[in-house]
Amino acid sequence: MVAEPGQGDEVVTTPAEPPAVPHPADEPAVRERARAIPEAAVARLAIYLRALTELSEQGVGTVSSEELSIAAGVNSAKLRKDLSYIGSYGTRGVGYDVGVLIGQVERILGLTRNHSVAVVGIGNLGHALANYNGFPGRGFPVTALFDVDPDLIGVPVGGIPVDHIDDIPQVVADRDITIGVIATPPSAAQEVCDRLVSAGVQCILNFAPVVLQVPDHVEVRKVDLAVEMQILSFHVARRADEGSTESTAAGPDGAVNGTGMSEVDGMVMRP
Amino acid sequence: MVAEPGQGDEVVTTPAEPPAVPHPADEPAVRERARAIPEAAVARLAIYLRALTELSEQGVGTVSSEELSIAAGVNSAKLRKDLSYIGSYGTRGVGYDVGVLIGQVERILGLTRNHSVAVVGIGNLGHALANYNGFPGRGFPVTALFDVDPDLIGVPVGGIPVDHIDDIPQVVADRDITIGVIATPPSAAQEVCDRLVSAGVQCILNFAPVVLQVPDHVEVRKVDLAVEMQILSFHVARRADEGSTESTAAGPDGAVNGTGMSEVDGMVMRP
DNA sequence: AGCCGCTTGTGAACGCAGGCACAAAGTCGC
DNA sequence: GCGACTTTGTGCCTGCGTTCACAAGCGGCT
Repeated sequence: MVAEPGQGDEVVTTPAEPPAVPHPADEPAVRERARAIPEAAVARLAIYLRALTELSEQGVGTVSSEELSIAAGVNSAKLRKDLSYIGSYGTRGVGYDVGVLIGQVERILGLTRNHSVAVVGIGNLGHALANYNGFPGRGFPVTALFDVDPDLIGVPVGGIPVDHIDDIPQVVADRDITIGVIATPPSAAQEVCDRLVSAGVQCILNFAPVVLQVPDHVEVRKVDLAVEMQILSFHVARRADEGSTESTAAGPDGAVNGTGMSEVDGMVMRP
Repeated sequence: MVAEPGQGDEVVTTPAEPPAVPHPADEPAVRERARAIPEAAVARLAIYLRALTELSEQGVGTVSSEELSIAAGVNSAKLRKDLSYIGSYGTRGVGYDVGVLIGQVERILGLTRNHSVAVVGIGNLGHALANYNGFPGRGFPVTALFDVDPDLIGVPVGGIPVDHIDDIPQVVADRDITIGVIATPPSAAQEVCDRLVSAGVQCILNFAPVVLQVPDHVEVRKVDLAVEMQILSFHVARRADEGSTESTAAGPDGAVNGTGMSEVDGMVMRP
């Protein structure tokens, strides 16, 4: 994260990071607690949640930090620390109750309510996104699609009719859209972004390879395939340089690679 | 960075398992320089490259760190430091020559050669990816598609015929695939990953929401739409808490028990 | 030529995140 | 009921990445 970064943020989030209050206002639990969760930890909480859901479906009722950390591919100490950010829901000597933990993580991640999603730009990607009717992890129903192409307007994609981007303000308000996904060509991205923001959308997932300019109160996350590919390319090149010592010996060592290496902008990577 | 007096290869402090390089290797400045580039900086280099390319197309010949940093949405000091990792190609008092810098960044990112890409899983996302014939930023031609569905085998998508995943070893070797993209349902991801790795692919871009287990020499980057959405959701929730103290309280729509884990997530750009 | 202003490159401080190790806290067995 | 064992929660240290601030270097102007 995208890593990140993740990270690094990410590589991308809001440019200006409000450095929070120098003096912790006493202990207003609710707000401070939520604010205190590091971005990287939030990303991992989502991973834990997936692992927990899987365990739950398998009928597992209790899980230790060690087990869960393996499933999530992280260090167990890190996992415990991450969980401690949201409270103390474990039982020493036993572990965590899967059901309880799922509930708490969902609460923190704001998954107790649905977040309607609008996808702008119904090209290849937009099409693919619209067809994820279930959308990953449920709780994020796509309820609106936008484009500028007259041929697309009115045509339903994945069961949802495409509206013209001029209708963004009204549709966003009507359907209570909280998340906007930009899947347009780069040239249109900023324009679309501005329209979404004007319509009241405060969270944007941007697939276009542009750095969006947004007000401070808007949260942007960026997914950039070109960057991902180039990072991989970098590692290929780096590897090629190392050709001298210890060549391609390394057989399929399926063993546990205990190295918890790098991590970027929210996107985990395992060398 | 480390002005190591003696080449102390020995473990210095913690007796645990140092994730350091197994073999001390030498310290050839040239190679070490590449290795010394922080992961986060690599991600940004890709962003800079895009901004530089844009400038170049506009006929701009020289750019200052200040200008470029604005275009890339980062701090100018950070940009200069990032660029310093790859060498000193700027001219004090003037700035950077756009053409030269593009060349150097491309060199570091290994973009002087083409990287053939294979996409596994021709569902919604795989389809979208395959149709990016140009693929983002070019230099990453998709030359192979794989799936298990007999109805898809042989059918060309985006000009490339789909092969059965049993053919991975041969096709990967024949077409010199260096990057594998996993766009399968989560249940198949690890299996596909193993096959790619066995076939010699060392870089994988994973769109499936699973933590892949791979040998140390394989580089994996993960793009997880569900995680991205949940992070955004978190920020919505945090924001809501800041205004009014609203506790859990079920949302308006109870949303029937969602379907089980949905599919993969997808993403790209330039639809 | 010499000065001046601009921009790079980087040393150093700072802050945050990661990992270790241990005390606290609970369970299980006897 | 008590001790031994298990596992959580966290203080502390370490290392990385970001930011600041400034000296060094280069071009242009006089």
